[in-house]
Amino acid sequence: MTNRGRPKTFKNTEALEKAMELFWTNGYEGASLNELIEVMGISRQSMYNTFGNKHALFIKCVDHYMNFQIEEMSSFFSSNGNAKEKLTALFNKLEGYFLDGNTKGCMISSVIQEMALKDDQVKKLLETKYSKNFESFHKFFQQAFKNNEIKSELSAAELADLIDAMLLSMTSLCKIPNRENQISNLITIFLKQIEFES
Amino acid sequence: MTNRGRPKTFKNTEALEKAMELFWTNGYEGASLNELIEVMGISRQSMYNTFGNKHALFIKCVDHYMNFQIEEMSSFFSSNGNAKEKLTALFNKLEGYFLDGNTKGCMISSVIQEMALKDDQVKKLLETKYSKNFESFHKFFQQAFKNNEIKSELSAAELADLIDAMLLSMTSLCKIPNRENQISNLITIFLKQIEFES
DNA sequence: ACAATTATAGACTATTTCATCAAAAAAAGA
DNA sequence: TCTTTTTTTGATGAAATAGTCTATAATTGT
Repeated sequence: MTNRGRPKTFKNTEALEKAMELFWTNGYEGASLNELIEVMGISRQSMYNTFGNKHALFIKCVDHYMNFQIEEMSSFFSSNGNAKEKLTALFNKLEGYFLDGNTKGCMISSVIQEMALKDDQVKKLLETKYSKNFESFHKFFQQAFKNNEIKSELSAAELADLIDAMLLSMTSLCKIPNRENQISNLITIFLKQIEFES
Repeated sequence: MTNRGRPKTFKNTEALEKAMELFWTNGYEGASLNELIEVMGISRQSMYNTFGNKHALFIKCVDHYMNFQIEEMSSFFSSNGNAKEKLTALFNKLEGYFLDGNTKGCMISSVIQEMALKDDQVKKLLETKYSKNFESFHKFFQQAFKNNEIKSELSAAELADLIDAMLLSMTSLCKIPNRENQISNLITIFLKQIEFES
């Protein structure tokens, strides 16, 4: 049908991911269109043709980031191993990421702070993202209780709320100087909430 | 010595606090100089005379906000009552603030996300603020243990790290639609970590 | 009264912002 | 080949940006 016209010199997803990284480090207001098309390696007009405008591009970046994160998280839960192994694998990954001196933090957290209160599209994305977050944690702990892999004073729902809050706090702590210990301690504290059956 | 010259038509602190509120809701990049002087109720030139430039004004606002928060927190700890009463008073205040549908969130959290990685002055302010945060929580729990007001599986340092992380996560959660329950649950979960002696 | 000092008001500047337009380039289909 | 379709290129526009300059206003000290 429609293979006509001058072929594109770039791939949409690659350009989107480059833009995403700039929004990630600089924020929405902090990333100018000139900088964006610079790192995307495409022309101004190509950007408008492909993504609409700066705000539409931003929304697509946020969505892309969220989907990536959701996939990454579900890969931990669908991996082989018992609850303890899955959790420690997750925490190892998180420590590696947040305690790396060059961490960029979490794009979602910066989006929350900059845009959540004034952008309805962002609001919707955040709402579904965090309800999914809770559901996947919740199911994981429910399953672990059911399989007698864990015991806890806290319910599955409470463990889900807690771990989610822990991760959220780490996305701030990792940007503050000298809070590395606190990040490690939080993991220890969370694990103290759970008794693993061997 | 120097009472000479045309008198100012505004008070520095009042103008500063107006600017602070705009930075609080709009962020550093998001608050333009025109908007700033508009809400401050002073002229462009007066702003430059009094505060230096936009960035210097911002740093002064962040500092002011932090000092206000530190005072507010220490007022809880120096109040009358036992550990349980002090903590529940604090949590009541926090719930009232974060669960208010019109909350503006926490300026420090938005500063962390927008500026912490690229502004050395912000870095320093954050570092001292969060070491003070930890110290005041730490002392509070140490004292409570010493007075036999509380028991816990967690140490004073761990309780301090935990409550600080809880508050940090709440400053994000309060901006996400439909996370009110999680905020309340976090308070419940934290209180479950402590056994109060009657 | 008058000089010295400080603050205000508003015009001005150079740069950057997001966005659009028009023309040329590169492909496919007939 | 030549029309149609799509992308790229570079110029351009209007508005907003942070910051400066100059003239005027309002006060104190002598």
